[in-house]
Amino acid sequence: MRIKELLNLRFSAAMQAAGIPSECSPTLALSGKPQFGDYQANGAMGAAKRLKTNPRELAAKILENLDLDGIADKLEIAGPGFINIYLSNDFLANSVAQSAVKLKKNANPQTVVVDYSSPNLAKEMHVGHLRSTIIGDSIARVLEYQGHKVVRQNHMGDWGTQFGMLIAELEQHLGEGEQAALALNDLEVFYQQSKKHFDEDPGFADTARAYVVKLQSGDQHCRTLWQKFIDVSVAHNLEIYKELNVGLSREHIMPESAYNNDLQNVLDDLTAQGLAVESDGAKVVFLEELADKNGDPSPMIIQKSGGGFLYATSDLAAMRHRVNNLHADRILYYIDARQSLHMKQVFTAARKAGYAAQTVSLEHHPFGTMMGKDGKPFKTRSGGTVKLADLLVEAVERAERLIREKNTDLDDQEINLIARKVGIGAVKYADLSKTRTNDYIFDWDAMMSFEGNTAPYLQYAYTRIRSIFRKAGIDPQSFSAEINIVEPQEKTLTMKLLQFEEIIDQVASEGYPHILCNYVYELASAFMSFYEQCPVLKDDVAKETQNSRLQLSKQTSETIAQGLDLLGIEVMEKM
RNA sequence: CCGCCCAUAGCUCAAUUGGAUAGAGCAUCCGCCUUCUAAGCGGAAGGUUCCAGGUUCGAGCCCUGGUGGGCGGACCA
Repeated sequence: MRIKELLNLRFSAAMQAAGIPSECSPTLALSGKPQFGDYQANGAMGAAKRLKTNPRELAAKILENLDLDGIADKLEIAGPGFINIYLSNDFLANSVAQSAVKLKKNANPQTVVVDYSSPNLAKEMHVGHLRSTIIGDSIARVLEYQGHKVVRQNHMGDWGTQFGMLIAELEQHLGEGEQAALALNDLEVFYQQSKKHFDEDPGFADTARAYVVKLQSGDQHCRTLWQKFIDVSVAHNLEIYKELNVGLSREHIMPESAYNNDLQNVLDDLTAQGLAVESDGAKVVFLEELADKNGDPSPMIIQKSGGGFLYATSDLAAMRHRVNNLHADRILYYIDARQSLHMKQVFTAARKAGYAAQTVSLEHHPFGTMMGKDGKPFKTRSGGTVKLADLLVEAVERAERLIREKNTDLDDQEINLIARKVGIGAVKYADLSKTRTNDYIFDWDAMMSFEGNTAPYLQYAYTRIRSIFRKAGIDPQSFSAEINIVEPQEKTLTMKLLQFEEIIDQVASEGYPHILCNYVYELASAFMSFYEQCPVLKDDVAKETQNSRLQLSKQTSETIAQGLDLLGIEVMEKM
């Protein structure tokens, strides 16, 4: 049930009947304050400007033609020409009774490719990979919920220049009789070692560079050593995904190396089309579309002067694959905002080369950088990156400590399970609840406070509802009753429940999970107020009232659980 | 030099995409547990939305010019 959509239809009809051109939108919005009703239509003012008439008179004319029988109790014109709408409690109660959170059947399902996580291999995942991984995952879940076909693509960086260096280092270790598994036990340390060698030993550096070329041209020895890194690295990443409750598995991995054999084809095609030209020994696509004020086109290098390919090349190859083989209607890229120019170049070149028709929507959904409390990019005290694995362990430990403080009647197994859901949920929510595009401050204490607008607050609201049903001995799944709105808290809660679908629509089209976070928080908050003010199981509560409140509680718990699930956060029965 | 992004309460963040009196959470202060889980609820206090202009019925949001910060810009990704 989308109330805004319903009101929009009714208002559009009324405006048309009042002789207002159809380009004028009713522009419906939730009212900010109770004295302005539940919803407000602000379109009369815009239309009046266009028709050069008095907005209040025009609003009156709209009301004359408006049919909201059975929907609104009261309509009023306020201020310069706002129309305030007071919805009827019966209408709200009936609407919410008909709405249920469940997977949608979509009449026009799209194939949506979601490119997310995409870490570089041969290094452990660090906090910088968190955003792409969990935001992308959430949007993938939302699109699936709406009935779209989602194709997750984990564009892992397994083919970069650094692999020459790593292979040379591994070869040296093996030559000294060390086992590969042991040498690669700590990828981070191994990477640092080889980097040091590369910087300090010119002979080693030459070997490393030669190995990159050999690897990419299919040399068997290099390929074998390279595979060892990939195996260790992928296993590590899959473990992190599992711990994070992220829906990425082996089948979604489509690494850079998978496009290796197509890179020359891309270059040849771009050259044949006259898009790629030689410049200073390299092959470059010059994009006039992205020229600066001086008229200088933006250069995108497709092939290095030494013959090597770059990430622009594999991104274009990936684009062709996604359009031609995966049949994407929409491709979403969850990639750091620092790569905005690169993405713009890839999109522009792909359009020009005909790799993506205008009917395919190409969307870079960027996100900001993770900062420390000092406002500078987030690092450990020693200046290194924070490993994602360490972060998650600490989150779970902190959650467990808190649970043991608060609760005594849970056994160890229950505590472990809850600590995992609470700790991981808190980390994810802290990230998901902030506007994607901005840089954000990573603050352990704020993230782990477990109070206020955090995942545990939402999980707690859920457990409170489950507890009510447990106490009443009622199975919520089979429970059903009429809702009767009496108290203001009941109305607020009902209104919130009815906004779920609109929120999901918005998140799906714009790719901002924080909108969903805000919604679930407001819903949980509305429930907490309801919980304090509207007793359910007390002795003096009439049976009918009790059933109505149980129904409201039931639907709230379902909506919270569904909302959290779309964020990739789990709920539990007790905490 | 060129380009992109950001600036909102002491701190961390919102603001339904141009709507009415800018909202939450932390932190501070005051109340509420013999009653469905106090990881909670109610209340108080906290603002020149970086600055200066402009557009209009209306601007945190749009335009122009500044200030301060972040990030990109041929051979890493």
